[in-house]
Amino acid sequence: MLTVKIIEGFMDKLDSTDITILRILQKDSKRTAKEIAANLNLTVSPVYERIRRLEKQGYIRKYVALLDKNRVGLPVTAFCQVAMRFHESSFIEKFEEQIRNIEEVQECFHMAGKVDFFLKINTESLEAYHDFVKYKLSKLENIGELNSTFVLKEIKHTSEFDI
Amino acid sequence: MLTVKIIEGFMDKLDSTDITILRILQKDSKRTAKEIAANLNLTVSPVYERIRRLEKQGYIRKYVALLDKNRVGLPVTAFCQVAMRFHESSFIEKFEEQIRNIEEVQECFHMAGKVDFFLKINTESLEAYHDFVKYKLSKLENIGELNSTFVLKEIKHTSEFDI
DNA sequence: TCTGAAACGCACTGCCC
DNA sequence: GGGCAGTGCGTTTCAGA
Repeated sequence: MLTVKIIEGFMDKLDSTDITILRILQKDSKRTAKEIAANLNLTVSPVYERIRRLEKQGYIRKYVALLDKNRVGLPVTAFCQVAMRFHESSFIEKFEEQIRNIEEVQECFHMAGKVDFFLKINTESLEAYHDFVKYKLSKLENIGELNSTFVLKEIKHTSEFDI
Repeated sequence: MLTVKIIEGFMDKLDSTDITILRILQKDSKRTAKEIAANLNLTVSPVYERIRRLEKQGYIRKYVALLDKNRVGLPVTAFCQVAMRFHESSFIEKFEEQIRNIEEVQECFHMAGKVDFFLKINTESLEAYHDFVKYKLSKLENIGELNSTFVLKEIKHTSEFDI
């Protein structure tokens, strides 16, 4: 005979209350359960439990403070497009591992198409970007082409998702 | 006669204590002032006051919950490179304003070089991306060229700055 | 600037519906 | 699933050094 075990937390669809909570917290994680509860015409307990559940189930990854890049002295943002010379998985994996450990790299994506990787880099100056390319990026093996473009102005940059 | 007024909060250099606090909070904003104080061999009050000051002086922009894009149903990430047809400031400004109001757009940068704008887009599927381009992006006036590439894998993506 | 102490509110738990 | 009440803990304020 077959025993079907219902894994707790597996049936984790979001209802509209969950979505409201996520929308609020991704805008401002300092909002208290009490305030959120007031928005939802609920008491604190269910809101508190739902937040815990959303964390446990992985909808909420983490809580962070977002800093001002100009204030902390990293005003220069660049996108760097990298094409690899060889595409064997061992080369790719090594490159990815090395990229993860470079502090200037804020984002790195493996892309479909002619360019293999998109990197978003933050530095304190254009000269510091030069140093980054010269002493860190170009030191990695297996880089074929490398093309940098600089951000003139940030038009929009949000950590929120449209849920 | 000239009166020189010292604006309060203008002399706001960061010392090593401030930097430690910022490093901790941009990793995990739920860390308590008590825990941070223990790290710094301080009591709670100065840590608390410094955090308030860092917020007021704009080093800390906001506190947010970061969600998992796959969990919330937006697994497809694309970069879209847009070149404008005309470059008069009125056209540019209008375009920027419209871009800010499109929910799928997570990041948008005005770039130096041949391509005018870099957009990072999140959608629930490739088809939804198609709809985004067809019904939203290409409806904007003044778009010259448009080139989309898709993220195969996110290698690194952090909200932290290397301070 | 920091220490220490005191007041307040919120996070968190347990029990009820 | 949600409401209600209690406890501890963190935040917040303030005097003093």
